[in-house]
Amino acid sequence: MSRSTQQPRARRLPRDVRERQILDAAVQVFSQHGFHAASMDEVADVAGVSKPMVYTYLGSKEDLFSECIRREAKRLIDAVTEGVSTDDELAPDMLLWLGLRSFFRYVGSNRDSWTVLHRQALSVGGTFADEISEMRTRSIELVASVVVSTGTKQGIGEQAEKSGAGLAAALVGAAESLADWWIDHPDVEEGTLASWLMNLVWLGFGDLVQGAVWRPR
Amino acid sequence: MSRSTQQPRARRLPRDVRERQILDAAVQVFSQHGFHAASMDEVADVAGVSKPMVYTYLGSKEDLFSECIRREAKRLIDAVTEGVSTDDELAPDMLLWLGLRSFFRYVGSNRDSWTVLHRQALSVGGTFADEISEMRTRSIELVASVVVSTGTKQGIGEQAEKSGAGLAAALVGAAESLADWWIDHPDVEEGTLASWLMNLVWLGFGDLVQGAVWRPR
DNA sequence: GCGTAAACTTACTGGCAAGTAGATTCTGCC
DNA sequence: GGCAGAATCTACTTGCCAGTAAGTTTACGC
Repeated sequence: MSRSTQQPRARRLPRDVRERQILDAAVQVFSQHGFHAASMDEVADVAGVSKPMVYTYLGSKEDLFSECIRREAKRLIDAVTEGVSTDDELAPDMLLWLGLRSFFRYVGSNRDSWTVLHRQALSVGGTFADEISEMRTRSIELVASVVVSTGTKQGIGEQAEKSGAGLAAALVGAAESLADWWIDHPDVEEGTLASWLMNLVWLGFGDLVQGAVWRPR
Repeated sequence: MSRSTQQPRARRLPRDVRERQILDAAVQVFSQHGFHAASMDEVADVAGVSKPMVYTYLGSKEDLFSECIRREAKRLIDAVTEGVSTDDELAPDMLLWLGLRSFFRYVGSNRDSWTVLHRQALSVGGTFADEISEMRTRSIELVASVVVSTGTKQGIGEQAEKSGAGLAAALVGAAESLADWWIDHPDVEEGTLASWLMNLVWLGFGDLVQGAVWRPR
């Protein structure tokens, strides 16, 4: 039961540092077990802290999870935002390309974060589902705006607006799914993943924009 | 006395009928709360039966969940299989088209089933995750075989094989994600969803097959 | 009719995990 | 040095829920 043997009794740390450690531990534990199966004892243990600390600093289990979601969502969004920000104005396809690369890069080096956001948060329902689906909706709208603006610029406005949101949802889902697939096939670079999607999606868009349509025979 | 009293009290029913009722209830409850948050009491309650029945017929909570997954996965696969089976040999794009339509049709009229399979099963981990990811892998491989065979027939074999699995994963994910999006935008017909995806994906494939490539500038 | 097995119930146990009370250090500051 | 208060712990209480023991009722074959 004695924890780490040779530490001179973990020093006292200022609150914000401990909070960060606890949140890190929580993300890891939640990503491994999911919200319900995760225990506060384990979170405290992984954080190297006793349970009352967790409650004192982060509140209830729901509060803690909520805070994880919020922090990780912000990190992801910041990573992507930072990845697409440049001085020049970007063509829409380059925008998408940079966004996808940033996304995959983030997922690649923050698996736990991604797992919590993508798999665990959705399955809990209630408050969290709202927060997550809001983030998701924002991503989709962002992508949709690229799609729609490209479409309208080319003069197929009505159709683009109608299907834009749906296509964007599909694209976001494709990226998410590819990220999951990546976990089982790590011997691929993130640029490759992004370029697969670009090839699939942008070439398809290109045809649509030029008026090509697939229809069943 | 004799059976003159007609209580609305559920009559005694043969085992297989009850088992079906219990499984139906379980799918509903699991889809609403997820594995851990769902209680066996509620399952029994929704099924209109007492708890020991559930244990007698279906075993432990894990067994029950497992059986739900198995049954619903089979129903989904059967629905899609049935949707693409015809007498004639189908062109690959028509195969994909029919498959997508069947998939969306199933999801549309079996929301609970889809939720359990897609959202809940993944988040539990362990045995279930294996079963689910096996089903998923099979779907992806199926799609991949269509993609790859189309590619090789057109003479870009090497590249098609390399990216085929990834593209298939992306496509499957796009379909799943579009299915989720549909839940929030139900005023779209399932054929429309399928045709959006076909337009996106098949036109993109078409270009790839003809050697077109998008690359960053 | 009547006995037997299958269908079904009530009412419990046991354990795990969320959340807390209250005592106990340490640390910065005068 | 000593004290105020923040940081931290041990050791509980509480409630829920998976799983079960043991009994009761009904269908149905003969």
